[in-house]
Amino acid sequence: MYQGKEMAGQTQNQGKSNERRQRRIERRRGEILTAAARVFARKSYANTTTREIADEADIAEGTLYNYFGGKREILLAIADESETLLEHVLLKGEGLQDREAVETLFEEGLNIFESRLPFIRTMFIEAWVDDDILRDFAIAQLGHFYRRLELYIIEHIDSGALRPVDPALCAQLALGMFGALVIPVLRGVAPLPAQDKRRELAKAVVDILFDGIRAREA
Amino acid sequence: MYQGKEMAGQTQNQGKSNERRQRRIERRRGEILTAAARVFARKSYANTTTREIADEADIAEGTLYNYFGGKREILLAIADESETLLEHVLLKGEGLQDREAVETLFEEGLNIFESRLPFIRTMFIEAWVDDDILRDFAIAQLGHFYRRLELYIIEHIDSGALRPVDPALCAQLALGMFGALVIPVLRGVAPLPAQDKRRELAKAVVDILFDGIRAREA
Amino acid sequence: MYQGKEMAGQTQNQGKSNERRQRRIERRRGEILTAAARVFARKSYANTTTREIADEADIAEGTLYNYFGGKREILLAIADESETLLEHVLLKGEGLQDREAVETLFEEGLNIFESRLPFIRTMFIEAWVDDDILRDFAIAQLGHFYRRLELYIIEHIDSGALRPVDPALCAQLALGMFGALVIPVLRGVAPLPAQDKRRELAKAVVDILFDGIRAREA
Amino acid sequence: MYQGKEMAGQTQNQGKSNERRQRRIERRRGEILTAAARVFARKSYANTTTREIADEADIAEGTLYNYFGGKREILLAIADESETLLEHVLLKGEGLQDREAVETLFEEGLNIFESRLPFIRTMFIEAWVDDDILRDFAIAQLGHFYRRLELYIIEHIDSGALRPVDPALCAQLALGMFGALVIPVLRGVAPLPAQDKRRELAKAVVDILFDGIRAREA
DNA sequence: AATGAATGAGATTTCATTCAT
DNA sequence: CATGAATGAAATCTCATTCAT
Repeated sequence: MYQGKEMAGQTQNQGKSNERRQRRIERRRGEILTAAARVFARKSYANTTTREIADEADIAEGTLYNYFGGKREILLAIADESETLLEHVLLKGEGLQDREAVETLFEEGLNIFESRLPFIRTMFIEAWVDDDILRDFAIAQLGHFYRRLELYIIEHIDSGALRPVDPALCAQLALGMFGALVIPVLRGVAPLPAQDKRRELAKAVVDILFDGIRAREA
Repeated sequence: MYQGKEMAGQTQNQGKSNERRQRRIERRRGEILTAAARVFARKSYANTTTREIADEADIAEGTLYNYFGGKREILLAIADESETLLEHVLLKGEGLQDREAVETLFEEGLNIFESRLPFIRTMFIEAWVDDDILRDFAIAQLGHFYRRLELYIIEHIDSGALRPVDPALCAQLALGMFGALVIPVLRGVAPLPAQDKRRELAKAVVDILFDGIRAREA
Repeated sequence: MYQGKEMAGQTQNQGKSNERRQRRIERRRGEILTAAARVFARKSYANTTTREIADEADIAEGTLYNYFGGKREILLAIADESETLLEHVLLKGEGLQDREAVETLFEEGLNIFESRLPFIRTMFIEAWVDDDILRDFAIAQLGHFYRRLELYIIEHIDSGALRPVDPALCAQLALGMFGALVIPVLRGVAPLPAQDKRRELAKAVVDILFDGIRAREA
Repeated sequence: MYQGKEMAGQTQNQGKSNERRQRRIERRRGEILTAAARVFARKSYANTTTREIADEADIAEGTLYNYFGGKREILLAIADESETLLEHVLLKGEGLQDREAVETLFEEGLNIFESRLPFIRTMFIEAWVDDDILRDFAIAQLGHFYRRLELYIIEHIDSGALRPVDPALCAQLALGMFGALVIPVLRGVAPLPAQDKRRELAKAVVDILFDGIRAREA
């Protein structure tokens, strides 16, 4: 990651102001990243000019280069930022003991998704084209999530709560179900379900995932 | 759509050679589109130069403009080409009478997907960024498919074969399941299941969709 | 001037058919020049494509190159064509004996101008930019005319019919008067005076030229 | 018209430096326009490349686009520049009371013409081909001049100083006389009369205009 | 640090000319 | 000869990056 030009010819005797300086730099970097993610989300990385990023961040174009090595590095920094994205989700569903935990996972997934929509949209679009982003975002994030799901399934098959389905396939399909909900939102062709409808939606999804759609004989 | 060079001021006495000319033009247009789709699939529309398209099609850059009005028109022509894409799938599953038909649908979906991978990948990537492509491809193609699924579900709920789930949600989730299988392939991070494994895979997916993953009490 | 590819490997024993061939070639050259002059007049040489010339002449682009060495040569050929343009005018006013002859000159100038408007417009536009055209057209044509006018003035000053004005200046001004009438027409911002108004107009102009605009004391 | 980079998000506390910046931008725009007019005057708009303009202005090609939206906009800006061209001439002849005023008009016309030759030549050439330029330049400028002349003639016919000639025709012819003097200069085939010969020339022209060329009986 | 004008490499597009049919 | 598809040089324009202020 680009470190700015810090420490260039500075005596180290000013810890205080130096800290403040560091904070200011970090703050500014964050502002730029947020601005960039907004623009990238609207127009995609390739269709965004550094000019537009600078305008959105309300700074001069040249200033970008004091904080980042170039346009691409801004993108990569965004990818880094989102690295801890799903930690929250996983924490909320910690334990994943039962059906309710899976519902919570879905619901929290929607919540976190909403709060970071521009970031996620940017990553999602670029991951199709950019191998670094694919690695940093899709594999790191989704892969983590996927492995957790798989683990959960294996455990509950062992415990007899779930049928002996293929855990890998099953985790993949469950992710696909979540994707079916959020991809239209990412693309802007569907609104995110309202906050108070999310639990209900999560229940309906988990219901289908757990019990299937076939009618049972009485 | 670009119509090629219009046939202005032609005596009509050469139907034959004129036909042949038309065929030659169509063939060449097709070659360019195939080449372009390959490159777009690799690098996305925005990251592809007309130079690269021309190289891939093994023609001079200028020649592109004898067949298409510009780079964007090539993209739109690809979108048009893929318009009848899913017709085949739907035909194969015609009737969709029972569980087996849904398996066939999944399987055929994978087959058609394989045969048109560069086209589909191109469309999929661009639909994120380009509203025309979104309309022409995603909504036209997936929407069609989606409505068919929904209809099928409604019918079978009525007939008592399926539980009274929300048909719209259910169709969406089923699409998501299919997406979970093909999206990694589209992105190139997973291989397409071998031809002779596809039926098996389709069965497993449909099994989960129909019967869920929960273990039943004896 | 470009001579085509004639006489290439031909025995000379077919005078007849050879003559016919020559006539056909000349005819076709003329058609192309007329067509080209029309397009040049509309869009100027630089803004006209060989495609447009070919379309206007209703032949293929490549065919142009059987008759002319290139685009520029077509322009030069047009310039040549118009070489004999003003001969007619001068003949009509032959002698230029008196005031009436000058009127005839003006009137005939308008007539010839009308009949060759695309040629003249083309030449006029290009002469501003192209030194060859300037030489072939403006200097050859206008210069000729100018010298005749000057000669006439000198003669009539000698004979006492005209005041002892500067003949060169006077010829130049008379040309300017004619220009004032036709330049707006050339540019398409004024219509050419109707045929039956031209004599009248010529009289009015010559009246001012000869008698000035100052009122005379009684 | 292109406004340069808009001043977005600027704290207003730097009126000074902002003004200086504005002036620098204006100066640079002017330099580019002058350079462009020189090249256009030599080669015409259509035959001039942005490369040549940049070279003449001694800047990089890309820099042009920091000041103008494109090549055409440079042309239009030149047209705007020359908008107030003839105001000066008209002011000098203000009143136009008598024959001497008309001489002044001619003389001043030559002076202003000399000082803005590249601009005028550019406009004159393009007006033949470009309707916007025709409107902005020829009609706005010459039209203005023409109407003033006409008015003058009408007034003096009323006052009895001039014969009852057709004022419109007469104004047109007078313009043509001026054109006869300057068009060869515009084209570069004749030098502009030396400063100290201009009054004399103007007198000679006005003499012919007012008194005609016919000898009077004693 | 912040600025934003300057840069130039590279992208898209046009079009006169060639040449195989 | 006629054709018109192919060509590629050259034109216009964009934009990430640099650097003097």
